[in-house]
Amino acid sequence: MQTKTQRSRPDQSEPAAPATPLGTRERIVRTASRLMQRQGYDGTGIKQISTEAGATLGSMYHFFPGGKQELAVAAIRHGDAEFVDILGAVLAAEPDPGAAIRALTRSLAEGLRASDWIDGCPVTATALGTAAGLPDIQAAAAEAFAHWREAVLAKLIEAGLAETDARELAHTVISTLEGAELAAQVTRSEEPLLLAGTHLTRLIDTYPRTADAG
Amino acid sequence: MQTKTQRSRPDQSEPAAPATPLGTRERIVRTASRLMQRQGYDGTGIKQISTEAGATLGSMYHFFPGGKQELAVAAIRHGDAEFVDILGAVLAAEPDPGAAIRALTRSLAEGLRASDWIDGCPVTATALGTAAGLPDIQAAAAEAFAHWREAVLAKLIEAGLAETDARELAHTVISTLEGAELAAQVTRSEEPLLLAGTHLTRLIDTYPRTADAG
DNA sequence: CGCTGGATAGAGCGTTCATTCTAGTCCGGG
DNA sequence: CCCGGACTAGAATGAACGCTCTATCCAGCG
Repeated sequence: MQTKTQRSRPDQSEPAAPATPLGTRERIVRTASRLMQRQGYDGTGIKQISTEAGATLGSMYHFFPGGKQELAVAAIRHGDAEFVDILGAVLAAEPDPGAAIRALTRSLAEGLRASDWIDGCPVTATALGTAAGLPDIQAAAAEAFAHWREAVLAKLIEAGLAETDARELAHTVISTLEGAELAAQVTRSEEPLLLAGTHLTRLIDTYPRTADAG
Repeated sequence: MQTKTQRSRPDQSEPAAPATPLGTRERIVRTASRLMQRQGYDGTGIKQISTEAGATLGSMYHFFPGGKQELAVAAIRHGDAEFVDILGAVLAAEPDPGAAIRALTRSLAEGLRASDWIDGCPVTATALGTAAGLPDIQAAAAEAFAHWREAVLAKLIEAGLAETDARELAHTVISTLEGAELAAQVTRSEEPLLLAGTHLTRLIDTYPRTADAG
């Protein structure tokens, strides 16, 4: 007998039919995004995606003639847009940028714990193993980072920070969130994320603000 | 014909014979660590490791009867120890912890650029796609993070920070470095790392220190 | 000399991979 | 009623996967 390498998959029994029945293409993209977020690019097979999405191989290559690479790019863009929405919502709910970012880390920590530490950043896992070799995927990931940075930048400027300060801070805010989510995932603890929130707030508060903050 | 997914591999012609000829086991571990750092766990095959290490399949399973998983754990531990050395050396070269961490980010940025942005964190890529399913690998990665945090913690305490402050800061320093390295890799730019260095220094400088700093 | 056991060597196992291919189904417009 | 394109369906393909297996080599020792 052959001792096959097996990896326990949290086979969450999928909800049979969502409220609005999604189109096949949309179902494929969402499934691909979720699976690659958890298992990475190389760890996720086309067959697995098609099965879990309830689509057939024919459909996969009908909608994504570019194959796995094109599918991965779509998955990253989906994760990108999804997180832009979260980012926008959470940042808008708090006027002070520091408080908003702390709320964001709390939200991320909750989500991570709720998924038993498997749903990390939707872009990182997909992009990491392939960064050097698959330029389309790397470019899509870079765009995602840029979008998120812009959301943070807007919040900091709105709060009255100088443009240069805000632009530089936005970089570090995203880097730190990314790294803290990673650390939280690996150590299976909310601590890295919560501390990142506290420290980022403290850092932001060292910068001067103009009076015309909304 | 079949358009196989091909990923350009930077086939650096390996130095034929190092000064001290390494044992087979050591050669396997180093090769595995380097390859998994670049391609991740799933993206790296046993055959590829054996070929590039100049070992045969028989040797692979002779030294690592636990198969790919055991090999990955050894690779992570190798990367862990390697980075502990770098961390220790760079931190020791500068008395001020902020300056030391800025030097570290410069060093990391250099290394990343020198490798054409493919040699990121030696632990992240291996651990990411597998965190949920392969507990041994996840545990080894968590230990690596803990070791690095301890090195930073020691430096901060040595500089006179309060223990609680230092412990919390060490978390965020590692998170931010990790995230900045990731961002730098994905965006192919040194900027995230250099900004992280600047901001971490600024953050550390907001904490009080006792006078007895060495 | 023969024995022993660590190390090397690689053919071959069954499985899974990404992809291609041919057919078949569905459905609105003429 | 039929046509054409969008979409579904899944068998087939060759390569690569992790791993097992038997065989060989060789240093150390009686």
